Amino acid sequence: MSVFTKKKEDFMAWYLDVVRRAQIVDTRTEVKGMNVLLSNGYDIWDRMKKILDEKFYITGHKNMYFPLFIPEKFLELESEHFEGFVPEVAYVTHAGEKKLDKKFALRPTSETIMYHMYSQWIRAYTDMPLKVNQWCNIIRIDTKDTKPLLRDREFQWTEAHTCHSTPEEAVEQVKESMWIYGSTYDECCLPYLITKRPKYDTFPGALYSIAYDTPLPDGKTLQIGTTHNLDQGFAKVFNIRFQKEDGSHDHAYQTCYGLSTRVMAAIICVHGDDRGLILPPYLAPLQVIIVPVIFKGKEEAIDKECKEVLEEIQKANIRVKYDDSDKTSGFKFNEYELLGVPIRIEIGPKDLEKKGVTIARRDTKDRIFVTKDKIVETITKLLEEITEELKNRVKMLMDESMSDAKTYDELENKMNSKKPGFVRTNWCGDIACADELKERLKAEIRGTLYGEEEEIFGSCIICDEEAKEVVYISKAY
RNA sequence: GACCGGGUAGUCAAGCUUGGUAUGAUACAUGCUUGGGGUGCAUGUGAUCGCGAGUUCAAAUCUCGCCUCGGUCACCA
Repeated sequence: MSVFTKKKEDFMAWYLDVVRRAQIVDTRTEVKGMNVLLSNGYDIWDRMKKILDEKFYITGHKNMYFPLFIPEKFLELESEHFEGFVPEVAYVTHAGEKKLDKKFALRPTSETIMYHMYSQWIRAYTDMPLKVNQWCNIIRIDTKDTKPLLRDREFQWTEAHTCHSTPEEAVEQVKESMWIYGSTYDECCLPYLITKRPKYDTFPGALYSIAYDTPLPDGKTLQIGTTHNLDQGFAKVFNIRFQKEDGSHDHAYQTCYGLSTRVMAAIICVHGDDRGLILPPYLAPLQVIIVPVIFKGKEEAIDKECKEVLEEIQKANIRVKYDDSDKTSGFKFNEYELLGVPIRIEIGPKDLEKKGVTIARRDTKDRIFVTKDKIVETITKLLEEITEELKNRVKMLMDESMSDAKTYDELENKMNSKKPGFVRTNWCGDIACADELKERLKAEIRGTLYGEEEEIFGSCIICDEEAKEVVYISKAY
């Protein structure tokens, strides 16, 4: 059996190894960046959907589905938006051998087609707020450098698009989206920094963009979600007009936010270890696996005991399975650790004798013996403890990832170190400095801390002129 | 887009320089065995050697063209 690449030795090789071996994604499609999301991966995404759908529901979002084909003219309507996407849009130009009169874009994102409909749905302020969520796939042929889940040419995501009758309401919606995503990341034990992206890095057509970045163990950062305040830019182009209470007219104030299967990449990268995935209990499709440790002559007694324990745990509404396949117990231990199942219950002759079970937790690898009457109570508590443990680890990762730099030399040292993380520093606001930063250090300005004006503590890290804002710099995937 | 490296059973590799009937591990199937950290043994299944053309008595191997995957860089709103 081949040996895992060690996470500390070669992070990217480790990641690819885990994704392949845990059967999350199969990349052997012969189509670059368009992969099979296998059931192990799909189950995690499914849980993610359930968690988010619950939040969409309680905040009044409606789920809908819009077409994959977008008329080219829709994309062209918002020129800034169009130009931002041009290099990565895939087009359908033919039906069989016959060339189409008008070509269709395969959605790289759904603003245009959704807002075209919104303009027909919205007549008055009473039609708003309109909050629509869509689960779908999108296609962006933006790079040759694809990595399963981290950067694909086709991927699954959620995109929500809202319309409001006042700019204040749109700002509130931005905050609501931050709660929806933030609480989801919390439940997945993911660390994140929320920043307002610099003007030059704002979503094309938007007033401003908020992004969620998570630090990865290799010192780079990963954007795992974005929220955009679109103001009236798209509404004016797509003619989303409404009548106000006083009889006057205005264009809708819009927001949109999205999050993709890339979050799964973050979860794998942040929590995983040299044995494979470690899934946060709330997200884990399977929370407990029961593995029988069979010895000759005791097969039936052990099988019976496993089934009893299975039933008891199922009654407690815990996601549990009993693996009674013919594989050896050692094989199963390794297998379920690879898959990141938070808790494993081992039942063998010794356990039968002592009238209990052995419980192993995935995060710390600790094993304890508990008597039969304490099983459900123990695993319920353990699921909580594992969540806490993962949150503690993540807090450490976040703390380690944060540092300040006052001079360019300091910044350069950090960016060239093994773990650059987020470096907090000062910036004059000039895009030329941002370009130079990218050129020289291959690092990017992620943005300013959202909702908090930080005190400037030096001159611009690049040009040494007067700084206008405190920004966070990182190397990003 | 630039440069580099690959394509041989499901998977990973050897063979290629110096042409001569396809090699191993693993996986899979069957049986026995074993079982508290990827059991062991036996038997068996599985490859038009990426595609096309050329050279040759003979091509996985040499030549040319194409396709495709990967890596590094650029790009990534």
